Amino acid sequence: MEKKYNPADFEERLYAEWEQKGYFAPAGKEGSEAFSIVMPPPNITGQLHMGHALDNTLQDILVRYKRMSGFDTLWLPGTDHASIATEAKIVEAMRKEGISKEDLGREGFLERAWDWNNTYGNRICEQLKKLGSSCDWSRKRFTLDEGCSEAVKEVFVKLYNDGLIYRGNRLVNWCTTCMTSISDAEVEYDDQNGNFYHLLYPVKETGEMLELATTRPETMLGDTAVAINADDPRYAHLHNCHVLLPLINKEIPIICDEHADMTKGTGVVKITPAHDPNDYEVGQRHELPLVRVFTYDGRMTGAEDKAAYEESLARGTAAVGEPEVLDCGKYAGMTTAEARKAILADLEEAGLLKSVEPLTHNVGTCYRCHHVIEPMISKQWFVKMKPLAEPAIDAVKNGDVRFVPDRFSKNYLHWMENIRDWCISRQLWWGHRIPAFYCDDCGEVVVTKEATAVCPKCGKEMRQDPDTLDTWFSSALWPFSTLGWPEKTEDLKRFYPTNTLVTGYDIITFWVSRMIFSGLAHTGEKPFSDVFIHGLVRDALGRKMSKSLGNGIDPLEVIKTYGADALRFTLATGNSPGNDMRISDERFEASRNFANKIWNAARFVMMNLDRDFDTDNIDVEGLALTDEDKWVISLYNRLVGEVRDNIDRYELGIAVSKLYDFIWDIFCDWYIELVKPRLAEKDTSTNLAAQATLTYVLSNTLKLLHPFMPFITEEIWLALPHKGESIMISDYPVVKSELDFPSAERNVSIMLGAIRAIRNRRAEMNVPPKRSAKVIIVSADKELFADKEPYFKRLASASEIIVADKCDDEGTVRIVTDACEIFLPLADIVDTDAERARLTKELENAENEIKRAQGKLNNAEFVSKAPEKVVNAEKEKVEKFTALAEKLKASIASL
RNA sequence: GGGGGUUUAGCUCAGCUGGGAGAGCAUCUGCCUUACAAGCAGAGGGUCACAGGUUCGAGCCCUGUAGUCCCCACCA
Repeated sequence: MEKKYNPADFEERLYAEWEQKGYFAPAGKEGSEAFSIVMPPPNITGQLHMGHALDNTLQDILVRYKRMSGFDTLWLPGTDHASIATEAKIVEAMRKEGISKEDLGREGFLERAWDWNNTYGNRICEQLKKLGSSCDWSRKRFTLDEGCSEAVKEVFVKLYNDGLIYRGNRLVNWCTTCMTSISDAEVEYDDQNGNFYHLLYPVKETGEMLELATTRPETMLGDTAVAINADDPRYAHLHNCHVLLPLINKEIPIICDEHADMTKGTGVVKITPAHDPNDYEVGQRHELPLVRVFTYDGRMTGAEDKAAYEESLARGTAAVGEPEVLDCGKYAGMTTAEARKAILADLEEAGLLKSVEPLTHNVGTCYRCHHVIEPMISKQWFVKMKPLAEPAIDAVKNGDVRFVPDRFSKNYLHWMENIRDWCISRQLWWGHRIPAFYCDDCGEVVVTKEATAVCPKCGKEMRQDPDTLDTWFSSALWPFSTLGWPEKTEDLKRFYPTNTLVTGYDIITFWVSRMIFSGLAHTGEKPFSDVFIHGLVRDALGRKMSKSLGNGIDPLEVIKTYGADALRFTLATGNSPGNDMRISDERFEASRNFANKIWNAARFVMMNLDRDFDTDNIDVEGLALTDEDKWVISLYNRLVGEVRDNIDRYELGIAVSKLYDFIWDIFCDWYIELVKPRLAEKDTSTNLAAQATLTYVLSNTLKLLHPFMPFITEEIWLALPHKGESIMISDYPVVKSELDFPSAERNVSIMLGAIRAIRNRRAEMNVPPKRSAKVIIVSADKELFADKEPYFKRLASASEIIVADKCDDEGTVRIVTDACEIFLPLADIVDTDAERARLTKELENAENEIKRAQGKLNNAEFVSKAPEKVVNAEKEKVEKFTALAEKLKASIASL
């Protein structure tokens, strides 16, 4: 092994070997149980960021653990075509070259998009490899590949035939920048500063002015009514009257609707059914006409738009529910923002703008481009959600699908129980094209998996719907489409349903919920049993990492500087399920230091090895194991149980911090220091026992740690005596009852206590480490200290150890513990008064402890109600401190 | 408006089903003790946000309050 820990020397080499040897593929051992995880597919536009790094680290830990535990393990990777994000990127790139989508045409554009995928789609996979992800690349899938596309068509046709997919004119969320509809889930609400504009609409019948307020005055040209509440006494006289819509002087009715809230504002609401979700509902109830005043690219409609609409009316191709289009006259062609200004100016001039009141309000924005969403009437495809949601709700309620932590099931259920129909069509080219065909002659619609269709009525070649499906429509099928569904493949049989889905809480509604209902609806089975939710990775100041803030820490840079193991360790440690975490360079450095510690410990062990060992077992009977050996083995054995238990419960952060403590504190700082004297011996039975213990404990601790830090553990494990080709396909350690050594644990912990106490005193008294001193130990348990001289010499600056019945020497430093009294003859620096003061203080402490424990024991309720274990612990405490107090008293008296 | 997270050492966070609060970093002291100065040995530092309650016993359970963050709905 190299002297210096340098992860770059071996991380890539090891990964290449693992992959080349096929360790990532399921081993398919006879009789083994399957374990599977499908990777949340990263977008092909993406670069590896900390979110991916966290998500995949957690998955890799679970997968490596299960694989080593004997499961037939599959971790299936892949990428997502990310329709809207990718298309936006490509369009942007084209814009810089001065070309538009239309210039290229659909075919040309798609060619370009596939080029993009070929260039960049693989990039993130290569980056995942640097992280150490042990996924089976031979099974890698892409949401737009043939198999996944087949699944998409299958599902679409099935849902259509079951009446669960329909097409219709509805009010949808429209992004005027992306030029497509988006689903409710894709709308993000932002607090923005705006104004409340109070307008005056004249009443035709009475001539009075009706005051109402709006935040979006530019929609007023599309008003088709004004609503009041039927019970509102202020406006009782206006029932069945009309107002004249200002600026265009159009007569529209005053209607009574519950939507008008008497307690808000003036109690009067303008109704724009074509551009507002609530107004749309009102319009439906009152059969109001729909008037569209915005174009799909966010401008005011004009004469041409109106003409186009009228032409389609005349041709009979205007669909039911399609809004009529207004020629906005002087406002035509203005952007909505320009129109707002112009309309307000005109209203003001007419004296119809009563007041303007600033307010902040939530504005819907597009989750991709963050531009304001305009609600628009548009003909789109929808999935009817209620029937699909029901089984998906039950599956979580009855525990078939379990969220970890459980609180996220509330989020999920709330969303599912209030779900609305899902708008799935997108006005994009990059994606799964909707498998619906229309007859331009008779309007017939055919939905089919075939690539072309002929009209069953008039025999004419049909035209395929130009739109594509929401990206999440294909992601929803990911757990089974990737395994070959709808074919009944071997993989599907073996690995579906999958076991665990690992993802962030931010996409529970987008993705997790849709996978659950899709799995249940199409395969009849849940897609996974556990949903392991993690939080977001934030910067040192707690801010979300983002490109615009420039505060993103690039995981690839971290890998370069500190190594993939350090990155993984940082992400795994201190991360508790569902909670956000902050990371910073200091933490990566600390992790790297830990790796370095392991590296050096391993170097030390190897320097002292002069033979081979079977690291699967340690010969407890045959070796001359000392208490110290048994102590570390016993602690290791307990660690095995705890780590397994923690991982099984998804407490990965706890598991890894226990490993950290054991390796650094127990193994390195104590055990290695303890065995050094024995390692200096040659060919003794105790030297052999030390070598065997070092090798056994180190090798198996590396196995325990391997899922968290795969590279360094492999590199060291291969250099140690070992059986098999790789640590990653070795057996994960199990608890062995024969490795429990309670009395050795007790003996060693007493000795360590004594060593600590001596160090402590010496440090307090500023005794230089080089100045060694005789150590006189007075203890009832002489046996215990009989052969410990080397340890005290090495670790407590002892020149020699004398185990005695008593010590009457003058001028000694006295250390009193419950197990022994220790005397250090340091006459020249001992201050008797100070010693007395210190011992007296310790006596006080001991007496307080006794008082407190005794107080508990005197409480009859405590004794009768507390568990026996706890009561006994208190009794032991009394005994312990009583003994200590006695010794302290004697010690003080003898000064 | 509804729901949830969070509040523990100077900083960042652990603390598993209630039984005397821990780590990393930072600070202070002393060490180049040949595996490791990316290290070793020590030390200081906490009314576990606040107020009640349950309990023999509360950082942990219940109620309320406050700060902070997030989700959902809605704001004409």
